[in-house]
Formats: sequence, C-alpha cells, structure tokens
Amino acid sequence: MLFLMRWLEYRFIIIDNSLELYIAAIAIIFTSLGIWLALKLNSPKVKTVHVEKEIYVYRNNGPFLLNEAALAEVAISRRELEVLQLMGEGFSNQEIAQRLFVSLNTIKTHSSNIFGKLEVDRRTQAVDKAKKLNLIA
Amino acid sequence: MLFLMRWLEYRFIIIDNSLELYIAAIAIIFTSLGIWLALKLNSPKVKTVHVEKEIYVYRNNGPFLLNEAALAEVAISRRELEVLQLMGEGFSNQEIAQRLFVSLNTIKTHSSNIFGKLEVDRRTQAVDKAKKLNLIA
DNA sequence: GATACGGTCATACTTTAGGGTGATTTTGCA
DNA sequence: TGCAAAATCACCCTAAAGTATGACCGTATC
Repeated sequence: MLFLMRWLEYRFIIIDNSLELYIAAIAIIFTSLGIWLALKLNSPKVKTVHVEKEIYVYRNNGPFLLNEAALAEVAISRRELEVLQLMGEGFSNQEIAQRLFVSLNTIKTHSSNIFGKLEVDRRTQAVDKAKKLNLIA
Repeated sequence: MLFLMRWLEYRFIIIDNSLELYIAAIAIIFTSLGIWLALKLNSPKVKTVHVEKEIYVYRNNGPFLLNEAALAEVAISRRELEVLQLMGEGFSNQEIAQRLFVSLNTIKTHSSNIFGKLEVDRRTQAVDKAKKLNLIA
C-alpha cells in the first residue's frame, strides 16, 4: 500500500498535477477499497427456513408391534428400550431404577443416552418420538 | 468534503507533519467512508438455509376425536387442554409459556391444576393418561 | 489381546418441574 | 349487575431431571 502511494505520488508529481487532484484520487481509491472490503467481509445474514418433511408412520390398530427397523436406525439398546417404556408410562427415574434394580445414576445415564440417540432434550419429547416411531406402545 | 480536505490539509501543514501521515489519514478516512457507504446502501444479503424438519404423520389411524365426555368428567378447561396438548408434544413449561404468550408461573399453575384433575404427579403421567382418555392426540 | 460396546455407578453441577400459598384480573352467565 | 369460575402472575421452597465427566467390568469381535 505504501508502495502504491509512492508510485501515485511520483507519477502525479512528474506530470505536475495539483495536490487536490492527487488527494481526490487517493480518496476515490480508498473509498473503493472500503466499499470492496465491506462487500467482501460482510457475511450475509443467514435466514433459516424450516421445511416440514412429512414422515408417514404406519400405526396398526391391533396389537403393538415393535418397529425393529426404527429401533436399529436409532441404535437404541434393549436396556435403553426398557427404560424408554417405563418413561412412557410416566415413571420417574427413581421408580424406573427401583423396577430395574439398578441405581438412579444408571437410569440417568440411560436417559441421557436415549435423548442423544433420539435427538431430543426431554423425556416427554423422547416418549412422543418413541411412540411415533412405534418403539413403545 | 472538500472543506474537510482543506481543514485536514491546513491542520497537518500547521503542525508540520509529513505528507505520508496526511495521506494515511485520508486513506483511513475514505476507507471508512467506503465501508460505511457499502453497509448503508447495500441491501442486506440474506442467505436462506433450508432445514428439514421431520413431521411424523399417522396413517390408518382415524382422525382424532376429542372425548368431550371425558373432558367434562375431569373438569379440565380449554386453556388447560391447550397446555396439556403442548405438554404432550414434549414442550417445556418455558416453551409453552412463550407459545401461549403468558408467564412461566401461569403455566406452572395450569400444570398443577391439570395434575390435580387428572390425579397424577408428573407431566409424563398426565400425558399418558390424557392420551388414554382421548383428551389429546 | 486389543478394541469397541453395553451396562453399571459415582460425583458435581445446572436446569426444570412441581408444591403451596396468595393475589388480581377477566369472563361467562344467572 | 353481581357472583363464580377461569386465567393470570408472583414468591418461596423442594424434588426431579438433565449435563458432564470419569471410571469399572464383562463380552463379543477382529
């Protein structure tokens, strides 16, 4: 940049131009630079549009049939499924722990793993999704 | 602008600064001007990102019919039913509050009333029971 | 036998849910 | 118009849920 300035300086001096013209040139060049910089560096606003993608779930009206395919898809283990079932029946973690003869911490760990695999944050969401996927009755 | 240039010119001459510093000041000022111009006049870029949201749709499962009789039986109000529905979709009390444009405390009150009327202790039980009573889908 | 995974459990921490109480404001209906 | 139910909100407190991390053990699997 300094080099450019020097070059401009000598060039304009040689052709014996006025200081004002020189300044004007600098101004124009750097205004352009500013515009260019702003346009280049200005990251575009990201507008997120949620597109609803319908997934049809076939729910038989008869006896409950575990969707093994969906189960394998989300990679939920049998033990986790047990926890999920009890969750769906409204049991607390403490109650689930007692029923499965394990500690509360174990159920918490299972819960966290289930939420991760189902990509949800809460047990109510987990139950909702699990029912829609026919993982639980 | 010319006035500004003049002022800068005289000012720098008076304090006997080098031409380079003067040029540098001009450059900085007009770069800033350029950036400002670009940001002001450039219509904001909007980058649209489409995010697919999976919607689970039941099939072979007739339309949901609210069990008005059961609703009257448990004496759950319309507003409470709204809360119950959102509960069933896995929303937290905070999220429900935002959706219904009321405070978190209000939702807590509704929740407590719902639990009392459904004779349950937790939201998961409430959702389970409400679904069995056909109060929510 | 190294590796991966499932299941178990713990500790520490933050967040959310729920209980109890009391209060004010709307609103529907007699 | 006045009353009762519904809806709103606040405060305080406890319980439960959830997050993060790390650890140990058994069992397949390569």
